[in-house]
Amino acid sequence: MKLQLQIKMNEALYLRNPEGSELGKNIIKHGIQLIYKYGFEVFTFKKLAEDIGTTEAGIYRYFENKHKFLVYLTSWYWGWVEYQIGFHTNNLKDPAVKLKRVIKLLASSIEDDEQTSYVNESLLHQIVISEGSKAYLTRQVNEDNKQHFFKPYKDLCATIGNIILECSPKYKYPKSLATTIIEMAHFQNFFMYHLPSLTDFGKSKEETEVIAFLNDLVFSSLKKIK
Amino acid sequence: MKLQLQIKMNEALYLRNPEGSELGKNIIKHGIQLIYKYGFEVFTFKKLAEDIGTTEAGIYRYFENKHKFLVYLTSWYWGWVEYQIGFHTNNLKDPAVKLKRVIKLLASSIEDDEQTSYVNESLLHQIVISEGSKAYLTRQVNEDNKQHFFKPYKDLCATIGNIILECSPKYKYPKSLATTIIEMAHFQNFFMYHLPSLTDFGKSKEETEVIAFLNDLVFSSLKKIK
DNA sequence: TTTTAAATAATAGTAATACTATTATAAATA
DNA sequence: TATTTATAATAGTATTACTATTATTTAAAA
Repeated sequence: MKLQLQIKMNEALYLRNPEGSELGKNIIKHGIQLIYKYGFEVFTFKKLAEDIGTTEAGIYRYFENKHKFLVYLTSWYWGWVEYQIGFHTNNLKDPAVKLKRVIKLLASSIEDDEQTSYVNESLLHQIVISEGSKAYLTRQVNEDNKQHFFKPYKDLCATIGNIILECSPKYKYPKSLATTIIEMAHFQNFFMYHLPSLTDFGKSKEETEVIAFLNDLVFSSLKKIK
Repeated sequence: MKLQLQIKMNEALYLRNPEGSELGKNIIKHGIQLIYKYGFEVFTFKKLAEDIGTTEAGIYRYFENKHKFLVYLTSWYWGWVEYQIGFHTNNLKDPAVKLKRVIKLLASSIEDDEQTSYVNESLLHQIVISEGSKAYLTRQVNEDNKQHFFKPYKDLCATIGNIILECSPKYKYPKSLATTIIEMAHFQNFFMYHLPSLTDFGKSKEETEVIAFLNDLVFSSLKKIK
């Protein structure tokens, strides 16, 4: 029997828990596939309904709108990343080694995780790179934030910030450096593939180079005050 | 008589040059105001037409669609920033002083520039912070890029990358560090105001702190190999 | 000057999107 | 068995993002 990994989700993100029914799981599974295929702007609940073989109203029973669906997916992703970080840094003593591990996890593409049957993490990772910031770059950020929609992202930022402080207790910008790592792991990847002249890895297109850049950036800041 | 500053724009971004008529200038002026007011998603050409006192088709004679209008505005902004950087670093010899000046320019809010009558740079700066990345985080990036829509952003990145190399000729990631500065100057500002716990400046909300963080980040990377 | 053509503007449409409201059907409980 | 309750399907609507057609003005040619 397989172990099922469950990410705890904010209930205000959905009308009906998609993890509680076959249709719900299909919405997530095919939703990820279609956003990956079309991009978030061109993706619609109608296309999703047709893809699954249900009606538009069927989707609306689970998610109030497209935006909340995106926030749901990105939240799930950040929760999953947090879990991965916990798992992969569990036995590590040296905080610098831990931090390097975190950077690698954030900047590497991902194999589909068998523990989560209806979520393709590999596609979701790509979606978060291209669409993730659209979850908060909206006019409703403040209201969404009041409902704690961005808690998983904040938790991750806090976790990474704490590892940074373990490395250099006197460093003054742990949280800002954490968001810099998170966002740049994704942006440099996006630029590398789509606007290569904005990076120094346009030729090789190697994730390892993004990782090297981030390591250099982060440990230059931390080493001098260690 | 006033000097008029003109930013050279990619002609593929518009159907008819908006700088060449009163209606065109009004589209830019009121477009900036309305995107600032509503956010890009809620902003429509119909609202813009009503605001100006023309018809929807009137706008479509100038811009093919909303997306190209956003790309136009962000291009204009990056061109203007490039001009500002040239202007403010003109007489500076020391590249480190130059780079500090650039960081300050990117991370500071802006006063409206009198040289450009129909563009409110202060509002446009806020728009680029919240909406700027939506110009390239789309499914059409590759085609848009082929038409050189992102040249002003790339030019700016190259300019900053060169200043970085002046500081430290052996630094390996000048372009990636440049995009990190540009993006983080904006993201840290957005987070500071909307998701403050993602930064270390949530309490004070001081732009000077963002600047200090970026200076620390950049010069830590550069100093050690100077 | 008159005619003609080219450019510009206004009007009226349309397909698609993002929903909502209503009605129908099935399952669970009294 | 009757009756809530939950779920699903159908049909609708306002708005969006455009396009096509017609009208008007301006400019150039005859």
